[in-house]
Amino acid sequence: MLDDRKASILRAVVEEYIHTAQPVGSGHVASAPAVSVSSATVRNDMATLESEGFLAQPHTSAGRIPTDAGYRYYVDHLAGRAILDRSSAQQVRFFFDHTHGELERMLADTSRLLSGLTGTAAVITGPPQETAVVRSVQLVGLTPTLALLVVVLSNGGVEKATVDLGAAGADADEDELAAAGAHLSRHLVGHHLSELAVVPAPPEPAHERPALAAVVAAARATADGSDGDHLYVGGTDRMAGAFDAVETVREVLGLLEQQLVVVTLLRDVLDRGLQVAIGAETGMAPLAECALVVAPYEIEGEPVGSVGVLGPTRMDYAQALAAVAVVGQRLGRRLSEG
Amino acid sequence: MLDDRKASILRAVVEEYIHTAQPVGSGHVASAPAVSVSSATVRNDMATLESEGFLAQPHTSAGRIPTDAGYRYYVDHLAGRAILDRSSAQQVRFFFDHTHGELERMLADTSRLLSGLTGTAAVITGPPQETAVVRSVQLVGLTPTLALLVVVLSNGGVEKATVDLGAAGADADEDELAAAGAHLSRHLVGHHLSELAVVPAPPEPAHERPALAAVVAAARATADGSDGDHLYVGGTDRMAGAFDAVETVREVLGLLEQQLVVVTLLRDVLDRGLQVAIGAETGMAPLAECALVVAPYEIEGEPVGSVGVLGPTRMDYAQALAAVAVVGQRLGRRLSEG
DNA sequence: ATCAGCACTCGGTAGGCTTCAGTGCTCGCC
DNA sequence: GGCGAGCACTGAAGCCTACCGAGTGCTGAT
Repeated sequence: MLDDRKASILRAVVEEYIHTAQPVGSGHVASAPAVSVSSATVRNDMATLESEGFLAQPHTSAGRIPTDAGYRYYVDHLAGRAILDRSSAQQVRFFFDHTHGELERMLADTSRLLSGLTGTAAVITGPPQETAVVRSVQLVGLTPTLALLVVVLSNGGVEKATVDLGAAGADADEDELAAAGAHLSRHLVGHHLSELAVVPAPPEPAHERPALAAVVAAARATADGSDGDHLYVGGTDRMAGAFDAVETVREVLGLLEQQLVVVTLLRDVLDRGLQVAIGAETGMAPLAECALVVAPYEIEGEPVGSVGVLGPTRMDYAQALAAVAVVGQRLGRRLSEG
Repeated sequence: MLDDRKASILRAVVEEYIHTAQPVGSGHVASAPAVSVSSATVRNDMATLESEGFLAQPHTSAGRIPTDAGYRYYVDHLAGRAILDRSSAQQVRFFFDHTHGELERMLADTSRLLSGLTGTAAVITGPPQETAVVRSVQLVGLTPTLALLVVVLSNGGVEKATVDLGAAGADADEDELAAAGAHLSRHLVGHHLSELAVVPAPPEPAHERPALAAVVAAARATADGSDGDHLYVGGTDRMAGAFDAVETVREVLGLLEQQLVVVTLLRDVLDRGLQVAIGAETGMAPLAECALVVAPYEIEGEPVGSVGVLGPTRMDYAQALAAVAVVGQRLGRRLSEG
């Protein structure tokens, strides 16, 4: 725990650095209103803060830069609970009052909203299928050898899988499709999608009803090959200028394309009880210079997904926390009412 | 039309510049095997090529760089019909032999494949709903005041729309939902999705069957609010190093997030009968330094979408054309067989 | 027509110098 | 003993100069 003065100094350094992206010198800090000692004293304290690991010096005779630990202390103890500024709040309200259309579209738009609010990239994980319950199962023939299995979930999501009937040497007999659909329906409606994997084989011998068997097999195969939750990314363009090393930009963009990795990351961070993951805390090498600010969102009281902001470690944490909290809350409310 | 020697020189400049990203001098060109004259002669011809608009000089006493017109001439007359190299071809074959899962997933993966082949960003437009025919319409109740309209298309796509029954003050009577579904089904199955907009109002007076009316109204509203074709973008990370101005990178990334714009762009380019759009030819200011290489793909003989590659103007056009052609063809074939 | 030769141009790099922001330390003061 | 004025020191950044070299345009000989 830092004494008051050191805390003020750390805070001043972090906030100034977030603002200017330049190493902060003792002079600047001393002239901050919250600090009322001379620059010499500030220098002493900054040296201490450096030896304690909160600050770092790019080179002698340069100002100080916060380390990851410095940012961590800042968000834990110093960043005031910022409230979204007027115009942002209005923007959020306007967005959620006027957004419409299907879920995917809306989540993608929300990620762009969040990106606009914070000036960094934003990510949103969609409501996962796991918590949702199957509402309807339908089997639609597309071609004589191809059918589409469409599963509607209680959260408004739709999962689908193609079923190749030809592979089983089974013709798409209308009756059979209907029977297969009914069979799946019987075992799935009201259950979680994950139980697709354990739908029992049809009672009749496979050779009598080849299509039915094929469908069940295909359905099972799809269940675990399922690509899991979707990810919506907005504001990737903001990453372009965020780091001075192009290589870093490339790595971060590359990571953002691996949806599964990011979804896992968000879940991990929340599971660890964090709202903010800074640098190495993310556990991902390409994100060494990034910070992630996350908030879960709830549908009817159940946490079902998360909204997050991904930017350079020198980001406005207070604003990001506020934005993420508000957007998460409004998104949840919006989804709860449908 | 350029005479043989000038053409060889232009070709040498373009290929060298694509390779090194450095202005090409007369010396380099003269030492190319296809050019058997001295550097002085090359200089004369390069001066002519510059005055004709095919080359440009960043400054006196630097080599030449191709202009957009130079690239255009190159792709039209000089770029040999390259064939994909062995390992790439194998990679493509492997991919299409092993890819599986649902359409969206597969298209996203394909965009990444194409990006890997060419070293630039890749875009793929999904099969559009316009050409597809409705196979099935289903109305599923989610909550007492909310239903989901699910439309399955003949191309395996699924469109959905939420219908707020509460708004109409109508309760979701099972019967009514079924009736509404049947009504839509009757008018839509076998037709194009676009006709959703002109589904006739139900025969019975609205006050007797409020839900039915609400559904039809909602369906109509969705029809034109529909977000059109989807876009799959892969390899955005490749853009990071592609331009020296960060601002350009930002603009291009920003553009790639506007799916509708990109979809329109691809369609436009193909409509103009082009395979390649260079710089200003794209008609988009942020793409002034970009080139786009496109190929359509067909399902059962019908062109339904396009695959494209978006990179800096100094890209390997021959390779990009080959990659785009092969991937488009294989993708079409793969989708045709299901 | 082609090309060797030549004077010229101009961006890029290297070295040397200065400036300046910022530090650490010391020492006197309250 | 904590604080701050003073001071010597450090090292990056900016600036000037000179120089180099890649590359040009032109000329005149073949």
